[in-house]
Amino acid sequence: MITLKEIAAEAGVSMMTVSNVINHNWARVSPEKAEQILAIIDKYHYVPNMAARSLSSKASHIVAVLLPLWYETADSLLLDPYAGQMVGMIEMLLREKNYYVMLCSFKTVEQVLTFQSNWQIDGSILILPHEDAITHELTEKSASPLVVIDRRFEDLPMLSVLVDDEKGGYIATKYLLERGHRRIGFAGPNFKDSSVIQSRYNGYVRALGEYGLSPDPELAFSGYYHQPGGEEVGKIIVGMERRPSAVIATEDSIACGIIKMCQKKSMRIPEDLSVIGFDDSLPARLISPGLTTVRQDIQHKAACAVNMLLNAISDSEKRDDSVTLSVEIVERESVASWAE
Amino acid sequence: MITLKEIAAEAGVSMMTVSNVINHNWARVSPEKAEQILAIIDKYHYVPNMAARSLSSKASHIVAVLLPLWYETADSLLLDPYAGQMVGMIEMLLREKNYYVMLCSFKTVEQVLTFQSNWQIDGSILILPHEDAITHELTEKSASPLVVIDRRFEDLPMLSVLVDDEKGGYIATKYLLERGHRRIGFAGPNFKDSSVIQSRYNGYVRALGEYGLSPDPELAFSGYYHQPGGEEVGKIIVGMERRPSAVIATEDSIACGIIKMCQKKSMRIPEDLSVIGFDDSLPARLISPGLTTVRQDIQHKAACAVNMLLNAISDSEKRDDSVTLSVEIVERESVASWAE
DNA sequence: CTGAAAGCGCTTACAG
DNA sequence: CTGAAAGCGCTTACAG
Repeated sequence: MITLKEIAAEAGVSMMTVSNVINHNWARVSPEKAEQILAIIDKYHYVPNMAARSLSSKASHIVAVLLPLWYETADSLLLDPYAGQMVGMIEMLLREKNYYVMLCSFKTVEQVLTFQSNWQIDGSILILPHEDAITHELTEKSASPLVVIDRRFEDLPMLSVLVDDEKGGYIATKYLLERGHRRIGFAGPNFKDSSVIQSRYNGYVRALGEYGLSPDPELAFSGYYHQPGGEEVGKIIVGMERRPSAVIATEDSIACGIIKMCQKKSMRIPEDLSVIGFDDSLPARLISPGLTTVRQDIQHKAACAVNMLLNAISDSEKRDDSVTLSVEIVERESVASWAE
Repeated sequence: MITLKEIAAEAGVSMMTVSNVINHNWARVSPEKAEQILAIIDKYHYVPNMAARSLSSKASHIVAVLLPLWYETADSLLLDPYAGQMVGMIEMLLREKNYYVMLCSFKTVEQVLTFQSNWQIDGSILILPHEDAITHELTEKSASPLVVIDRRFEDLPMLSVLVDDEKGGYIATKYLLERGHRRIGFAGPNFKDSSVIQSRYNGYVRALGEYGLSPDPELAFSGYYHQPGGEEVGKIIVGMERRPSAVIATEDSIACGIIKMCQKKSMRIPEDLSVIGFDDSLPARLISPGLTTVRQDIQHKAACAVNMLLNAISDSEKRDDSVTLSVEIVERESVASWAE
């Protein structure tokens, strides 16, 4: 482990000069010395000590990826493939910019703040924010810039990257309407709990409205989670007198549950029931028929979050910004045309 | 940001005494002073600066999770849900032990070594090692302890956590044999490329042997990857004169591809073809019929890796150790009994 | 049990 | 363009 000091000694210059070379302050070093010092650095494979740099400068070059623990199970949310993808992309993008990423799973705001000051974190990205109260408090108290994914509060300045959920609900519904469907179900977690779900539902209502339809309460399946929830919805649909000809599920796993249960009860997908999901997760292409679903561009999302954070780190003016990304339909085989 | 020095001043003691309190060296502090100092720490919400600690002690308390980038795409391997789960579990376990985790995706050994010395990493865990040459070089050159998951070389000391793949292949095959199957296919990536696949195949051969059967080359589908590969295998099976009555796939996604294609070609699963996968990944339960598969306990695996690493960090004697975890069959609906 | 000194490896701020 | 000084916030090693 050779140090900057030793390099300075070997080159016969001051530590400052070596430091300037390492930090590419070429204006402060003569080309000859720079070259000579570079050679020595190369020769000994010198690698700067980030802890020392962090201590003396005020920048740690560490970004925290904040991972709320799941309520009940306290499992890591990296169990969710979406989160894994986001973290993976974020790490790669940050690495290109010479930032390092630390993971920080947490239950309380306190834990995050402690973590942040432990390492003098330069900035944080919060993924899959679950509880609004915590997210709110975090954006208020975070010492360094914080980018929140998928959540925004209008009552305080914050950095956020959003997805156009209303549009997602709208285009999914429109897609079905254009194919002749008129009785369209909408299944998801409790609408009131989540603004994401609420927005998607609003898009659904808007599309129906354009066709002179109003939402049928019987077709709003609220309060169903993941695959088991989807299976329950499937059971209900199978048992209905006037079945919907199509359902939109706010999650691929819910859609998968619906499909699985309906197939079990001998309904044909998509002939008897068309299904659209959300997210284009891995299972969407693995099940048969392949699931038609509303996709968000996760890579783009990660890039936006990283850019926004980096801007905020270098320019403290930028503490209130928001980007909303679009969504698109991925067509596979789970939707058929419907002629009443 | 209050510092240790300021706390010492306020308490009227030396920095050393405060340091001893913070580090729980109770033997070196009188109870009264300790209590008083604790109160001050609490009052100001003092949080130690890890960079400073890392610099002066030799321990950074940082563990690196090493993520090889995928060959072709250079995508983050966190796209793989398995990797996400591992990383999530590792982070939680390490956090309990007061370690911090940094992510480090890489293509070259050089990148990892630089990263390690940048932060004076205490130890590393390598997930999903792809290229043997890189893994080998890494275990040789890593400055601090390195735990390798799913790989072991007999020619050098190393820390590794393995899964009993031979047993996995064996029990899957046995499971089918016991249900009357005699023509059993085996589908996976190129057997020669990966010792994991080779071991599973060996288990398959051993189980067949116990029933007086020898492997039929026509039923060894080697060189197929992920879902598209599975679909190809499905196509082949559908077109065969003497179809197998069951197939074992070395990955759930391959199994899903086989099922999807066979269903498309009007074969019934499991009546016409039984399928067993490996991994018990999310899709296994989302498809219909639910996929019977060989599961490894990822939580346990992560815990073993973390324990092994922590032991090696605190005791430099422990630089050669290996644990092999067992596997089990998760029964769902993709296997039927077979009567020739 | 307690403390004064020195140092970890770097950068900032200031002089020249 | 170059450098000497001071300091970032902690711990180690040594004395008492």
